[in-house]
Amino acid sequence: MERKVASRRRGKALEQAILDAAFEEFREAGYAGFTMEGVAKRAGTSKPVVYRRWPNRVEILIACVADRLPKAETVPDTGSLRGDTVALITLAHRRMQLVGQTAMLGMLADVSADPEARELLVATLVKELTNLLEEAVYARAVKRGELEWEHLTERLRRLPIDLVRNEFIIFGAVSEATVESIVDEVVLPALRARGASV
Amino acid sequence: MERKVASRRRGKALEQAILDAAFEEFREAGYAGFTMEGVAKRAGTSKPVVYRRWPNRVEILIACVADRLPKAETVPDTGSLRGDTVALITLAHRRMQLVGQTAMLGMLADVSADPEARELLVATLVKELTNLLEEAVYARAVKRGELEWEHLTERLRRLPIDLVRNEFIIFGAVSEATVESIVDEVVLPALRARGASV
DNA sequence: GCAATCAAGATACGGACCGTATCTTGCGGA
DNA sequence: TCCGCAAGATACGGTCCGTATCTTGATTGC
Repeated sequence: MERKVASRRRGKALEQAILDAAFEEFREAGYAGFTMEGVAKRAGTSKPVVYRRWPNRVEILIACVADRLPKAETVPDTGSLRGDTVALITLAHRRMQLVGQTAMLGMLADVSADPEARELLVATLVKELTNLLEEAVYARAVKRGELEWEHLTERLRRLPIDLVRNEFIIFGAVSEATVESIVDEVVLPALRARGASV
Repeated sequence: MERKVASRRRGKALEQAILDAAFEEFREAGYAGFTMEGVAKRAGTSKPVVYRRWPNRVEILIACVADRLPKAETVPDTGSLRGDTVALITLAHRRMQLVGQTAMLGMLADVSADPEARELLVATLVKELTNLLEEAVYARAVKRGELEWEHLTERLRRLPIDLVRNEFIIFGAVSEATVESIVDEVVLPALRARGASV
């Protein structure tokens, strides 16, 4: 918001200031009120400076959200596939809440016509979750003997994340009871049908 | 597009002309290019006339899509819960395709902050599908003895539609193989776990 | 320590579209 | 036939887009 005189920022410092301003702007104004003009003004700089770094609002929004995302999260080993799955879904939900329902939908909409931006969004918001599910939750279950990796299908490998994403997109929040119903009524039965003993 | 001289339309005729223009505009210009100005011009009328009927672009878009939606669809009785479920998901997918991925996301985004518009969208695009699932597919399965109604949970009653919606929102299309994997790898196993014999 | 260079930052532009107000004019009902 | 109402045309202030232009501060190489 400030920025009146004195030193002229450059490089990383400037970039970080813009990302911070973008995130605050997003939090306060929401997705609809998130404009390049607003970001520039709040960062105490001007539109061209912002445009030199990000070509449109989706990309800077993705960038500033990614910047706020906890790095290198892990899923705790709860000792059972069920517990781990609940933990992963909860973690996924926390991440989605950081973005918010409206923004998530807006970003998806903006991105759905642009393969490049789409790729960026998926890499930022989806890939890490999928990796966590496969490399932590499912891999541990295989080690425990609860599950055989070869029995998993593409669909089952995505299922928990698909379900929590759907829930978040439609309702904007996912209660603990919802998480449990996803796991107990859908995910575990589907895995059992593929030979899992959970 | 036309509309040059002569008769001045009123009431239903005018409304229908605007809805038709809106749908064509939407098909040609896409969601991003769908503007009130464009609709008015294509309908050969002016913005105030459009605004008198619909307060914003989401509402007129919902209205013109609803206007094009097949009325009173039914799910064929294929003789088995599996077949009926596949049929319902396919039907749901056809409906979603009429709207298109980008528009679906855009509408969801526009609507996610406005409870009133949200209700309208849900009533238009979701409620009928849910009814079909419950009143045709599941009810028939209960009659056949494949399923007991009391064993169904809220989650299971929504599951097929949730999964196809998620698939459509993320990928924009749902292949036949995808439909079958949803049914065979997730829905049926989940129902079996609740005592279904399918 | 100085000059050349390069990006920051300010400003302004044309353009699109928003949503609303105002006005006139044709249509339909009484 | 005339009255009233809504259709339709037009214009407005406003916001934001994305870009071009210009000045000026900071950095870097000498």
